[in-house]
Amino acid sequence: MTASLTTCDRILDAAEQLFAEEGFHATSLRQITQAAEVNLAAVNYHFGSKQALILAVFRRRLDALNKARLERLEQSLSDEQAPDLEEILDAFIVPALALTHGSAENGHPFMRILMRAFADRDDQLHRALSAEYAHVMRRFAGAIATALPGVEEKQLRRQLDFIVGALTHTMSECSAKDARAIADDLVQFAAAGLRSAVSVPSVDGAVRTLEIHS
Amino acid sequence: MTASLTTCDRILDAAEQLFAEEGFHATSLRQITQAAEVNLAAVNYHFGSKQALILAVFRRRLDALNKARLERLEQSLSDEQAPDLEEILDAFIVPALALTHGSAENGHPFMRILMRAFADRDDQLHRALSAEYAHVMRRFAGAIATALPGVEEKQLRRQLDFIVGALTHTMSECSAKDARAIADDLVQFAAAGLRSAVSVPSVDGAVRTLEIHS
DNA sequence: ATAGTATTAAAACAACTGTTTGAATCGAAC
DNA sequence: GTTCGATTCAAACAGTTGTTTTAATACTAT
Repeated sequence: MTASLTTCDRILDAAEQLFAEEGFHATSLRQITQAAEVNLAAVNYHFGSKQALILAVFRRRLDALNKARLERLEQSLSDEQAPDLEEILDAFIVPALALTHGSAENGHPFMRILMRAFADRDDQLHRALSAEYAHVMRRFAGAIATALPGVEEKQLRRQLDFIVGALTHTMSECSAKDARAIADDLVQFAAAGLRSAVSVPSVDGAVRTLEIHS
Repeated sequence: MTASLTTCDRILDAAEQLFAEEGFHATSLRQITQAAEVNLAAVNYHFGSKQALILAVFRRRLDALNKARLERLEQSLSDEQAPDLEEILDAFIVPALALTHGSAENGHPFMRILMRAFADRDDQLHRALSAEYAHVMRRFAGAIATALPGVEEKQLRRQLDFIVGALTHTMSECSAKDARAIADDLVQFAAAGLRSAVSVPSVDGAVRTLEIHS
């Protein structure tokens, strides 16, 4: 089964799994190469160093995630009707479901890796993360700002961080069968939160949106 | 300055800082003891092992956080008026601001540690985390369920996870001066998200709460 | 078949890991 | 001043780390 994959892919798969479970530094190259059933030196031969392997594992999924998110967003934006908030949030959140790799019963491995990348102070990782991530975040922030006129930019950035945090945190340890329900709940949750920034609560606890013309 | 602290506290402080920056396994005892300006053997003398030190660093802040959260919640619940959603969320979120330790300009170190603890598959850490955390989460879930009748339990659990994820993610890398604004934004964001679970969107995009009697 | 390149394999490298040991040092109580 | 427990210290332990090296193998184009 996995024996048909190339050495590089076997290493990437094993490394992703182990990095997610144990962390980058806590995982040794010997663990990785043993799980991938390849020789120890193969990592340094194909990737150059452990650090380069970390970046490769990281980029492989993030590239795919970014691509899926942007494609879905562009499709919504190209519709005759301007997309509503839920549609934009869907484009951001739902592609994360596809990251479930292999028989990932105990959470999305890459979401765990993403959490670790955020928590680490590894400059190279942070540069790689923001170099790829920032562009996508800007795109979504713009789309949301259009669908939700009147929202303040700084606050919108913060709210997007809330959504990213909620997504990575919950997806990192959910079972594969719960992921769909979580995504739907999060879209609804986030949409309400975003709308609350341009609305004022009334006395009876109900919420009424403000009309703001630019 | 730091020389007046006991050896144990110096170790805990240095370990917390380094664990937050580099991770548990990536931080060596020699880094810690050097930063704390104590002898290498002091860690094993005072804590027994590196793993025990990790748990000690972890518990020190989490105990304080739990205590502050519950005290604030009980105070709200004991008022003559039943607390509204924002008050409950305040009790959960605002105490996290106090975790800023020392001159933490680049994020709350403990929030980074909490992210790592969630991401790790370390059984001891997970046991310690849920043993202390679950009780508090149950308490808040109950309070919210009372303030927001009609919310489904499973969905409420998920939404609490959203809030925890958003809180740890944003607080872990915010500057100390932004923390307050983030907390306020998150309270508003989360309250709107929670309320959306017991309301239905109407055609014009406005939101009207449902009245549900038990 | 043969030359040449890409890949894999086993072994060794120096550096670093957490932990343990036994002696030195401190600070009170008597 | 002396004794005794608590703490600190320098040194060494066995084991693991990422990386490099050198030889063997597999594969492709001629």
